[in-house]
Amino acid sequence: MQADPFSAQCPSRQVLDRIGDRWSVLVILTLADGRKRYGEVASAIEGVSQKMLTQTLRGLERDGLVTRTVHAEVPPRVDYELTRLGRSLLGAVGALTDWATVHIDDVVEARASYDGRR
Amino acid sequence: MQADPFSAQCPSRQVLDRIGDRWSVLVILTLADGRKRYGEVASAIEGVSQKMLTQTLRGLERDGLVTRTVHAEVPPRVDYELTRLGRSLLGAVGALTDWATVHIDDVVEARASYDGRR
DNA sequence: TCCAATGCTTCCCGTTGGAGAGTAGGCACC
DNA sequence: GGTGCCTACTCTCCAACGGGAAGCATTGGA
Repeated sequence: MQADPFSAQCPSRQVLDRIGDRWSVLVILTLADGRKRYGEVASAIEGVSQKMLTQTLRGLERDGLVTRTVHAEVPPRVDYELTRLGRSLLGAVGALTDWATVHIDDVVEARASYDGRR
Repeated sequence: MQADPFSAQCPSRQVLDRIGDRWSVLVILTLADGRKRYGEVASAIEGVSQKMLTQTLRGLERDGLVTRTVHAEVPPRVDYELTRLGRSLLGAVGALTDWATVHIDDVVEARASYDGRR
């Protein structure tokens, strides 16, 4: 299959859109160290609404990046875990967060300079 | 500075939010092979609206990832180019797109399976 | 009887993004 | 002299998206 992220129809673009989603990267990062319940993921990521977390998790499940396991208990319990495919993404995502942590200061400085310039 | 992408206030989260923006990655990728005019970037990325392209470019400029050069000509000409900081992101972004191109088929298959199951 | 716990789902509404038209301003052409 | 063109925006209008809060289902416990 010919991959061209610049073409709107190409699946690689859609994959990029998923990764380039505000919450997906954070969810994947959260699940990096193993299986977690819905509530654990929710409290780990500051600022997600329940709606978006559910939506994000469903999207990741659909793309085969996480598995969703429902336990027939009361109160209900749902576990999420990265699949092998999902774990294969950790390298790339890690590179991104590493870059972010290393270059925070540069970016903050650039912003201050840009904002002060006006 | 203590980096914690999971905290909404932390700059690293904001940096991640920028990268995890639908268009930023595509713009950075487009500028990977050198300086480009606004119109060139616009036609390279299928599906961006002018508004969002301008907004994305301004955001990247603010964060010190691209430079914006206005030439006093008629018709107007504006060049965009990655800064050193911006180029330092290429590795991480490249890893992401590489993953996307390598795993397209897996994702497409997972989607088909998920959609068919319901 | 009423509440708590958990993972959603639904509703309302403010914010965001897309489509398309408008703008500036010097230049070529009739 | 008037008309139109060129590019990089900028503005306006409207639909879609996302956040907040409340509702739901189920069953054990005070």
